[in-house]
Parts: sequence; structure tokens; C-alpha cells
Amino acid sequence: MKLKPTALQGEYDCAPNTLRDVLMRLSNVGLVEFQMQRGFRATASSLDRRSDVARFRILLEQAGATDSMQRGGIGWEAELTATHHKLLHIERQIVVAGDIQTLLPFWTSAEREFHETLISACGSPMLIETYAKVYLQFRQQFVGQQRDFGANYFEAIIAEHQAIVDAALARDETACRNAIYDHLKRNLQTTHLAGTAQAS
Amino acid sequence: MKLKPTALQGEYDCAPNTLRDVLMRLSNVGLVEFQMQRGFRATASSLDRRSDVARFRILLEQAGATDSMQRGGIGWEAELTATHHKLLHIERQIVVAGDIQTLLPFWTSAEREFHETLISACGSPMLIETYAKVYLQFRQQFVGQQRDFGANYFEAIIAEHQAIVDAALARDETACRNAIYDHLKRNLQTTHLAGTAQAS
DNA sequence: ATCGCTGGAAATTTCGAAATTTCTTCATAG
DNA sequence: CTATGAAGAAATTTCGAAATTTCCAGCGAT
Repeated sequence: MKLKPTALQGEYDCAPNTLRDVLMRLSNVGLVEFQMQRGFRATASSLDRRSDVARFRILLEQAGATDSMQRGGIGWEAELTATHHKLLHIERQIVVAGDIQTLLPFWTSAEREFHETLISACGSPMLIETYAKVYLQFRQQFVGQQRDFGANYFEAIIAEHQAIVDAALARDETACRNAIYDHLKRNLQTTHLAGTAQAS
Repeated sequence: MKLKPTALQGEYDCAPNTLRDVLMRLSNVGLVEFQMQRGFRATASSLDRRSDVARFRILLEQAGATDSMQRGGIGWEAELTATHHKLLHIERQIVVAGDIQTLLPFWTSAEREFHETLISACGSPMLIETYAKVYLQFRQQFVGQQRDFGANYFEAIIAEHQAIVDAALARDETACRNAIYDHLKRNLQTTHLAGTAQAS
């Protein structure tokens, strides 16, 4: 679907060139596609695309977490514990209240913070920056997609996050890689599974 | 170092806003840094930065090559052989003639093609696109840096590229990962070595 | 002497119109 | 009926000026 600056001018109240600037920045993050002389397009939300993003996210998160386990000190452990605590609190609320609508934005924010903290001690600014972009693109794949959060969906998520923290704090690299893979494998296509062996 | 559109207006003959647009696109690739309301800056060329880029490149190239070895068919093998043949031809010319100045642009182009072909069959558009950007940033770290290409520098490079091709065609994943690491390790800082174990 | 505030200069961003390029439609030829 | 080409329409890019924001130096107070 095309995104024409002049068409969006009515939606948002500004000049077409400002829209162009905004779209250009969104294309930096990967939320919008840009081609020279051909304008902007919303990135398609296909099964292939989602699988690709998930696969790449697994690669970066496994590498970042592994490095963080090797380099991270007590400060990293503290931050990881803290962000996980906040995340767990929200997830329990969702399970109990079942009120996903109002809590979802808080959960999204907390989940991002948790995963970013997990890799924060890897020592590679480039990996951290790239992961942030990939995480946004990952989340973008689910906007407007009416996913059915099954009854025990968030209970499963809670267990998966717990497994990641436990492995990370125990500095068990293999366990952590497996936990990350298990957390994200639901987004992979079966044809991609071969290429993303758990422990790699 | 700051990059002010109005200042570069004399250098290139166009309006400041066009310069702004160009710099914005360069920041997409990572060749220029951009901060909201604070304009553009040339990315610093420090030892830390170069090491970070190299480390990230190793991660992506190892993963991409591994997946390509699993998924690539005869077509991939053919392309890899072809690009390596072209690269080797240029490198031999450099060794014989010692004429680095005129051959360097050709070598850079051929080297990029070779490495991109190596990971081209990985099946992940995202990894391929990211690698392309990282490769550019890697090369950027050496512009204007008078590196001393020692007498047998390119002879070593030839051997390293050969090791990569041989391992890739033999589908020896561990050997290929090691060959990639050996090819790029000269750019890593010692403090980073721990984080990038050869076979990972 | 250091810190905070204010005023002016410089840089960045926004804007709307002009110029260029691409896309669409329709007519004509094979 | 398909294909090629040209004209018109639409979209993208460029441009220079206005508006906003940031940066920097100088003044005054604690």
C-alpha cells in the first residue's frame, strides 16, 4: 500500500514535505519501505516477512545475550531482574484480569525493555541499535492482526520469560539460547526451522 | 565533525534541503549520524568503532554463510565460484603489479560481491540487507586511513578468501566460521576477542 | 570563582510552490 | 487482438524563504 505525503496531509496537519521527512525516518527503522523516485510503501505483513524478522531477532538476541552473560556484571543482573520483575507484574495482571486491551501498551513497553536489557551488556552498540530496530519491526507485524490470545497464552509467555532470566543469571549460555529460541519459535515458518537450530 | 547542509552547499551545487535529504539517506546506511534537532555528524572512526563493526560483521557473515551452506544449491556454488574467481584475479594483479591505487576500487567492488554472494542463499532478506549496510560501514572505517599494505598483505588476503570458499563449497560449517573469523580478526580489539569466539 | 540567566547568532526544521520524473490512459500500427 | 508509443495526469523531488529551535557568549548574582 502506497503512502503518499500529499494524501496524508489531511490526516496530519502539516505540509507534504514534513510528511516526507517523517516517512523517511520511519524507513530508517524499517517500518516503511522507500525507493528512490518511487515514494514510500507500508511494509507488507506476510508470513514470510514475520518469519524473517523473527529469525533475525533470534540471531541477534542469542548473540547479544551470550555476550552479555560473559561481560555483564552485578549491575546488569540487577537491571535484568528489575525489568523482569516489572514485566512479570504486568503479565500476571493480564492473566488475572484478562484485560488485555488497556494493559497491552504497558506490556509492549515492558517487554521491549526486558529484552533490550538482556542484551544491553554485550558491548556492541551496533548490535544493540540493530536489535532495537528489529524489535520494532517485529512488533509492527502484529498491529491490526487480531491474534487470539488463548486462555493460557500469557501463562506460557510468563514461563518463557522466566526461563530466559533464569538461564541468563545462571550464565548458562546454551540454556539461554534455547530459551530465546523457544520464546520466539512460534513466529517461525516450518521451512525456516532448519536454518535456526536452537543452540546454533 | 559536523555536516551542515548550508556549508556543503558550495561544495555540491544544490539547495540546503537537498543536502539534508542526501545526508538523511546516508544516515539510513549508517555512514552518517543523525540526531533530531541536532543535525548530522560524520561517524567517528575510532578503534572501538572499527572493532564493533568488525565484530557485528563476523556475526552476520558467519550466520549467513552457515545458512547458505544448508540452503544453497548448485546455482549458489556457481555464483560463489564466479565471484571468487574475479576477486582472485584482481588480487593476483595487485600482488604482481603492486599497483594498489588504480586497482583498489575494483578490488573493493569484487570483495563486496564475493562476501555478499557467500551469504546470498541464507534465505533471509533482512540479514542480507543488514549485512550490505554493515559492509559499507566497515569499508568507511578505512577511507583516508593510510593503512600499510605490507608486502605480503594481499597474499594473506588471497589465502583467507580461498579458505572461505573451500570451506563453503565443502559445506564445512565450522571451518567456514573459522575462516570468516580469521579473515576479519585483524580488525578486532583484544578486549573484544573473548566475545567473538571463533566457531561461536 | 562558579553557576545561572539573558540576548543574539547560527543551525535545523517546516512550508508551499516550481521543476522533474514516473505512472496511466488512449490512440495507432502491426 | 496485442503491442508500441505519445500525451496527459499524478506523484516525487528540488528549491529558497520563513519559523522554530539550539548553541554560544556575556552579564550579573551568590
